[in-house]
Amino acid sequence: MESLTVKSEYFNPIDTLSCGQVFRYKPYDKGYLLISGDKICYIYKEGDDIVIQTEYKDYFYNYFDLSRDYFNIYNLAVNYGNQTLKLSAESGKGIRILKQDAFEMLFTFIISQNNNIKRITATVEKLCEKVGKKLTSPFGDYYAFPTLEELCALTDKDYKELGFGYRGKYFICLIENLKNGLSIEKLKGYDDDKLYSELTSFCGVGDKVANCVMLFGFFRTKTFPVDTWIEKIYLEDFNGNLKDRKKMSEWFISEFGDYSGYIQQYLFHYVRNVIKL
DNA sequence: GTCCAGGCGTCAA
DNA sequence: TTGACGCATGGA
Repeated sequence: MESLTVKSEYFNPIDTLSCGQVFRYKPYDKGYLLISGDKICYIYKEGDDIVIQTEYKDYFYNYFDLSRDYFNIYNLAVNYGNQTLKLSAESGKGIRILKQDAFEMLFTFIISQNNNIKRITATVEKLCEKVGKKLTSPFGDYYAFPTLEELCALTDKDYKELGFGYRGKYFICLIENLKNGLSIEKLKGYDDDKLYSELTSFCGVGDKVANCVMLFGFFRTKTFPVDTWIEKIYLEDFNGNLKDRKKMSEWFISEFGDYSGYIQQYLFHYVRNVIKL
């Protein structure tokens, strides 16, 4: 078994995993098991180091974006001049934006709409157990995120049993588009504006879901998803006066540019996991 | 019972 | 272009 070892100053596994960008992880031994697509790793802290054990070393080196130095990102957040953002960055200094699979993110964040993280996690896991491949690893058996072909097998009854609520029809619609030639790979070549308009043309993908998919699945960090929690922070801690979430998102991007996505994650983690409103 | 969750599509004005 | 409303589900 190969392993990666990195310094922990800008890498805290649980803060990174629990800030709402990824749903397929669970406690294991000294740390956490994390699944991405059909790959698994075991991540834990040891002294000042973070250790990642995996048979997919290159994949997870890229996945955790380990070549990136967060010094400038962190400093922008701390020195911007907003007390809530400063506290968010200080408490979430070890948060990293993960480079996740675009296909997986698209389906996952369709599930996320008007939903809560606990139920999103459970639903994604049930989905994988239902139609994903069962795989074995040194850390035990696990299920891969389904492929398009596997998702095609889902019926209305399955969606009902999985607790999809009204979101099943969005899956059906997206799966149909993908079968008819819509290519996720092609989207990767689009610039931000074109990617956004393409994503929001899919049924069940609006401004918020598109922003999450762009940030977490396409690593477009010049995005700023605004959900109910971020809206609250905007109104209460940034003294915002805009009403529309899309306009709030645009305002944050005008402030933070290419670092917007990182800033957003600091704030989301803070409001959800630190102050626990 | 009511409200809410990493919202979106629809329809009236 | 904007605002209200319905939508599935489960936990608080």
